[in-house]
Amino acid sequence: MVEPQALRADARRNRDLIIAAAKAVFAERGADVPMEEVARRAGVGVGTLYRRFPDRDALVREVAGDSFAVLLARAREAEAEGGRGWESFLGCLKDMPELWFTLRLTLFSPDAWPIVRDDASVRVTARELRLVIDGLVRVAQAEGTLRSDVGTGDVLMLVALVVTGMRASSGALGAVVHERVLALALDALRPGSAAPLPGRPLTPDDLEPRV
Amino acid sequence: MVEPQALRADARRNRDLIIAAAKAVFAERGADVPMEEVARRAGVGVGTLYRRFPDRDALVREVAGDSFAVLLARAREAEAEGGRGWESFLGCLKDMPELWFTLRLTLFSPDAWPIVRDDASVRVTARELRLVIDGLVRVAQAEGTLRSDVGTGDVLMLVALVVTGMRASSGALGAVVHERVLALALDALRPGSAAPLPGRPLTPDDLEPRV
DNA sequence: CTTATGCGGACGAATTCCTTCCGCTTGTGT
DNA sequence: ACACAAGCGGAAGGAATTCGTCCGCATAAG
Repeated sequence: MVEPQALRADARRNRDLIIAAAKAVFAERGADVPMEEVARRAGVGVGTLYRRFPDRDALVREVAGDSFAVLLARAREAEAEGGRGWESFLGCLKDMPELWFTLRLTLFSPDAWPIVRDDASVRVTARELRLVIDGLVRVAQAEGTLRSDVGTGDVLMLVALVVTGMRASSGALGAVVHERVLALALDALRPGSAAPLPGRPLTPDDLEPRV
Repeated sequence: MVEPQALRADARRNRDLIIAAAKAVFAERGADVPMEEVARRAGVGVGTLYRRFPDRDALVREVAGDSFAVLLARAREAEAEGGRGWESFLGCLKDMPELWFTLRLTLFSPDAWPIVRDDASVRVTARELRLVIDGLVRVAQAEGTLRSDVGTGDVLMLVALVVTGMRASSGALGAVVHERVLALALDALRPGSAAPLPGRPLTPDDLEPRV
């Protein structure tokens, strides 16, 4: 648990640059982009990248851990806000799409998931995140903001699909499309459904499988 | 325009097998899967594949053309059904996910689109398809089945995102998730929105860009 | 000023994928 | 049945990518 601050100042800075760059580039092009691409985006050489992270897997784990942690922090903020917390949580999605992109990689990408799965600390954070979001969903349902025939899994899946699918359409009107379609999807979560949904409400654990 | 039926019977059969296999495998793993994978799925050798399609681009074009044509036929059926045509069109989506997967490749995949784009006949079919769907949307809106503040582009984008994003989560409960989330998304298209959507309704052409 | 830590990017190895080629098989017409 | 053309499979050459290391130079720290 010792935090080896033995890192020189510039080394520390570069490390952060690399993680930020990796987040962005993983989001845009998938977790299998060449390491050199990550390095270029971070403005460092490949050597620097490999000295800090032994191999690609280490980098992926680090990025995933960081992303989950940020999301968890956001979710806790929303939780603390009480009643309208759920909507404020959803609202912030617009501000950090790259986080969802990253999540997509770890949730939907067949090659990235096994890597992340083996990291105990990430697994703990992810579980914690699910719990908090689950709480937000229940509160929102209790106050009538969210339709009651859906589970947290349904909500997560719908939002994740919409937000993460946007990756490709980042053209000029990409932002507009993003906003509109997300707004549409969230509209689907209002109470007062016309027809009953098939099947049973999905739990957050339903989303994990990916064995 | 001559249809060279000079193909021997088994050759013809193999050609169809290849296209079907390509559809499936492109859908699952993207348009850049190794040609050998396509061949294996079709139960033929690589040589056979290359004799029928000079290179990958030719295969992609053929698959895209075929898929668009099938979709267009379905849309026209729905159109002919009159009033409830829109819903019957949406209903059939569940039955042919691979078509949407393929569409995803040609609509959202940066590498496949330029290839398809250069094929005049595909372009014509795609445009025709957009027109027919646009008509279905307007009819549905006129009869009050579909909220009136969305454009065809919005509808297509939402549905495409949800359906195509499902690719990864094809686990045991994949089908259930698919059904529920799609049902949710379609619910968002009911009339009677709570809050107005941001921006302007998207036209079908808004989706094409991808310059 | 000294030194250890960090940096960049060229490079050899390994992997993946494309495409061709050729000997064998199988439809097809007589 | 027969002969021939058309088709088939898959091994293999070759090109392109990407990995991860290594070493001479730079620079933060004291």
